[in-house]
Amino acid sequence: MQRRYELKAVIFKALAHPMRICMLDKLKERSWCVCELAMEVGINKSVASKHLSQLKAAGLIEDEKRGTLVEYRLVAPCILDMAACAESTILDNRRKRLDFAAAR
Amino acid sequence: MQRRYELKAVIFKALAHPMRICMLDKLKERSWCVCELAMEVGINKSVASKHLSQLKAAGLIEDEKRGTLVEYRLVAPCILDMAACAESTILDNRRKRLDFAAAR
DNA sequence: ACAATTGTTTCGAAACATTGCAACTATTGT
DNA sequence: ACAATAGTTGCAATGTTTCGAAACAATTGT
Repeated sequence: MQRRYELKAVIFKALAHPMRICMLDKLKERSWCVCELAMEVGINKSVASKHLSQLKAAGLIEDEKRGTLVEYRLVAPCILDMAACAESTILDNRRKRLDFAAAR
Repeated sequence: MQRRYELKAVIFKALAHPMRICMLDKLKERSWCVCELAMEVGINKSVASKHLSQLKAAGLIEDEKRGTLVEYRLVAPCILDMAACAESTILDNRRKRLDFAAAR
């Protein structure tokens, strides 16, 4: 059980950064190489490479060398649906609580 | 968009610790007060309180004072289904890759 | 062989997270 | 008013993450 909690924590840790979520969002559309993706999201390539390797270590994305490029692609797009679910759950709840507060 | 990535990151950051996932797992069964839950998972109450307040700040759990106790409960059990989905996705994928490697 | 391009790794600085202890607050029952 | 119990907060020590710059490695085309 302990082991399973740790595995899940690794996955969530990988998702626990706005830039990594943004990058996953881009990877949902299509594959990107490091340089191109770094440009797109406005960070330098060394940082981009590090974020990508974290996502890869968590098993969320895969890479493939193509000549001098390395293409990254999303392993399971459901990961991002998950993110969407989390967001809407929280927002719904926040709204509900505000309504409740306003009603009194 | 930037703002939305940050909100999601807060949610995932809250989930990014084995002990917090364990606590959420317990909260799936029923409500717990801090002391009791701390005992159950084997940590001291100040640490438990801090983990719980992180989960609350992320909107994942709610609290309610009952006399001298504070009861915490899960806001949206779907959060943990989400965790389960993440886990199985990754494990499936890992397995697939191992099979692929073995087949060559 | 060489230059150009792409990615990764290493380093140090700054920011952040985690832990346990002690101090503190708040509520209950005597 | 007092003691007991439950929870939170502040603090200090320790460890982890993040970032950019620079160095490095690997591949391609000339």
